[in-house]
Amino acid sequence: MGDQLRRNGEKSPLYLIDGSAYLYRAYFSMTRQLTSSKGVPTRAIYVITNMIMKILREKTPEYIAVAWDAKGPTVRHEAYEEYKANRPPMPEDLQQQVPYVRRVVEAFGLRQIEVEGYEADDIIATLVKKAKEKGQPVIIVTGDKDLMQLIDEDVVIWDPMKDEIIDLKVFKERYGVDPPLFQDILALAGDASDNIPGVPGVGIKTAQKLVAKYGPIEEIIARVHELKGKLRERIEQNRELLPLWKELTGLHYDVPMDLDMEDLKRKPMDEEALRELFSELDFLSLLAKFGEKKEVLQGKYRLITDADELADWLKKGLSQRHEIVLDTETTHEHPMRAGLVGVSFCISPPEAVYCPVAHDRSSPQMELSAMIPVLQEYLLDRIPDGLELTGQNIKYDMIVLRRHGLPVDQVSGDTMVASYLLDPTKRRHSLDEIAKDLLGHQMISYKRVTEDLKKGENFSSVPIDNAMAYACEDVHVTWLAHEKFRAELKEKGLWELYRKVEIPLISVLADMEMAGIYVDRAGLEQLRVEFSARLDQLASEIYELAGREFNINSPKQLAQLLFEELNLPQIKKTRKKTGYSTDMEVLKELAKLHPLPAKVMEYRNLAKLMGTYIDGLEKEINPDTGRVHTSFNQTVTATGRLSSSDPNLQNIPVRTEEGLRIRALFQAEEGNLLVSADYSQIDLRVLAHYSRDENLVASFIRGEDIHRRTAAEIFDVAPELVTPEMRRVAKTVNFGIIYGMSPFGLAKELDIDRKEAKQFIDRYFATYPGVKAYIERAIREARDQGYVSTILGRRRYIREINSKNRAVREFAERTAINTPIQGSAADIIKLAMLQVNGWLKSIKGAQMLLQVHDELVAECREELVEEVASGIRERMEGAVELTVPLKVSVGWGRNWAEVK
DNA sequence: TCGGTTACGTAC
DNA sequence: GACGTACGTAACCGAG
Repeated sequence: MGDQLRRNGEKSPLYLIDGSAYLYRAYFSMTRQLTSSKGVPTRAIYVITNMIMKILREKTPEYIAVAWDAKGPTVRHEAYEEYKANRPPMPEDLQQQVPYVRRVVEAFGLRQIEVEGYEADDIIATLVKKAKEKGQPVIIVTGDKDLMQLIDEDVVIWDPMKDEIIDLKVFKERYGVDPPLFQDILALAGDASDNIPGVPGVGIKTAQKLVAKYGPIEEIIARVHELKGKLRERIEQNRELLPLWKELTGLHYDVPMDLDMEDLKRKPMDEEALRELFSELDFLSLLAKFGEKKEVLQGKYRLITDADELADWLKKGLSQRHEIVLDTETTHEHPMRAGLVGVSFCISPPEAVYCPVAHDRSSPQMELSAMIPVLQEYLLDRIPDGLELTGQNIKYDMIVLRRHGLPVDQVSGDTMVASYLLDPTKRRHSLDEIAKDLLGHQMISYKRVTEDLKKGENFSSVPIDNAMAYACEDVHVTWLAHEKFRAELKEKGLWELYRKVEIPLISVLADMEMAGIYVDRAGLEQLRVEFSARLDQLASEIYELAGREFNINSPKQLAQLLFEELNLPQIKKTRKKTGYSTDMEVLKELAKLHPLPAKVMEYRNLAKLMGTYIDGLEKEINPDTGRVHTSFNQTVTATGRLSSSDPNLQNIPVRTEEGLRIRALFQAEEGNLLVSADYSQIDLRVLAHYSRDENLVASFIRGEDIHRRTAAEIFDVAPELVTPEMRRVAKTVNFGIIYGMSPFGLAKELDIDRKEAKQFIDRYFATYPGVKAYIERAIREARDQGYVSTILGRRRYIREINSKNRAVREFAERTAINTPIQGSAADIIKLAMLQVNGWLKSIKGAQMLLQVHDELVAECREELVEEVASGIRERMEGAVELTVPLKVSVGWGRNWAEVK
């Protein structure tokens, strides 16, 4: 791997890292703030450290150096005083990190170079020149474009963060000129970060064309008369300045450095120093990785193109092992639209095989029709005897295989789901991420494998050998990762949840996704016509009131109109404080003062329905099935809930009349009905269960209306004297508690003063003292063990619970309160889904379609509706035994608006 | 031109 | 600063 970039017989290449450019990029690269326990910001240090480790691991460079910008002014400032004037001084929390970065680099044994008066770019340019004199190839490690002018036969640019290599060929394809002319392109187009303005109206594209046609700037200026119109005018206007800009974008090749190539040889790393640094900075993952010996993943991969050979291979492998990992390669990322291209398998690593079935090159492949019966016989038929089938996101493969004739419906493991259970707050559970975390292995990226594809091509155009390397690595890594996950899940008490709930759920979700739901396309069109007429009308009324036209969809333009032209009061800032808010809450307030905001509110409502639910939904109707097949994502939410996407069917409107008309377009097929069953107050019942609060529990056991009961208590009246208004307030309080709402939040929500809100909350806790105790217990638990858990033992780590920043800590506390409740409700409905789906399978003519957190939607033959409805209700109510009963209400109808 | 971010709004 | 969990769209903005 280390010599991937090296040609035979050449000297070992010199790696030159553009330290200063990466420092900034590292600083801005992650959204998550990182801080050591001592309060030192560490994000930039962490990212840079990882990058260096990646370089050392993948390339094992012999010659390597890191170049830094000088601290004071540079030669460029002498030439042009506005140079980099735009750039603010280095942020304080980045400055703090610089000394650490230097120490890390030092400890890794890399030479660092900083020369007064020069930038890192110049140092690199000078070293490139030196290396060329010695005939040594150079790999410049940077994410910055300024250095591209150095590219030639022996000099390439590599960005390890994007894993992108730009060599002479790539450069020429991209810019159509020789690298030295890139300087001219930059001078013409400008470079905002260096405060080089460039010629107005000339971007990279235009600059590129000019340079390709005329050559360097001097030539363009000399022949400016050949240009036409605005372009000529603008270049003439800047003819004096262009040479200066070019000078600034150019590099200095004569930085004084008393260095020999041998000085750039990598020194042995100081492991002790690294360990000290990493522990001081709390880089636990690096610390752990560091101590271990890194194993390089060496696979033994091959193709199988003959079905009998596949049968033999499976038979032999599975006579010794009882677990197999499988992965499909396909034409499309949506499983309901994907064609099968090939399948890879791993039974005993490091061996893995790939069976191509539909690559569009003419080399030998397996017939799909021959492969299916083999897989049926050697895989599926052996599952009842204990054969374990595992994959990464295996729901995807399951759906694709089912659609191609292999009815997979039982699996035993999924690394994506395992990774999620171990830490549901992680954003990525991709195999790539897992391989890095668990095995310290960087996988071949999908992007790399498919980078040579032309537009419109898909995986079937990938050469079979490349596909094999990629597909086999996938199953190989998955197999190894699952072994590690198995141990970790057991250790953390998550194994039961994994095997009894999450894994069996995969097949239920696959059933639901494949079933899809019918959407009335004609009805959609009708609503489109109706809504768009009303939108046009509203728009003209709004323009009339505004006195001019503007883009109503643009919050920025709307704010300009409302607050600067109509001089309406600025009620609040936007979340990021970048401007004044124009959200519904504000508009509602402004509607008391001016007729325009009310119109905008109505416009917004319709525009939302139009964009998201009419246009958006239409795009998702599957041309083959005529139905929409959402994806139920099992590894997304921090609490254990499912999420839905493409399209999201968990946020179809229900509260407004227009919204309901959209919901009504989700319909049962002819002769069928939709059945909906939803848990009543599941969150509050879970709260009652967890808190064991006597009053709350008693109220649910008596079957009372909990909001009415709460109202009676906090207003101190008899339940029968509770007014609708009192009930509304109590309902808000009940929900607020679950979300950890403060008196401030409640006051805002109910539009009352804070004192009054506090009284309600105090009365609430006086009534339900167990709830108060629950809240304290949840926060305590999070502090003590670093995570909170749900009824089935699902964990969520809450790292910020001890933060010194009050806002951050309080947010963590609300999370600690809410997660066990929301997460346990999610556990319960998942259990119910397993029961319901298993039962519905035994009934012909019924199928579960959707889950919306506390609601299940099924479709069944009309004549089965009562049986199905009561069967679902029973199973949902009986999913778990709590200290309070679970209550489910069911309904049915022709469409989803009618079922309640 | 494209991808990431921001503002907003829908659901539970 | 102040109410938890998601996803999608349009506008906007800067990098390529």
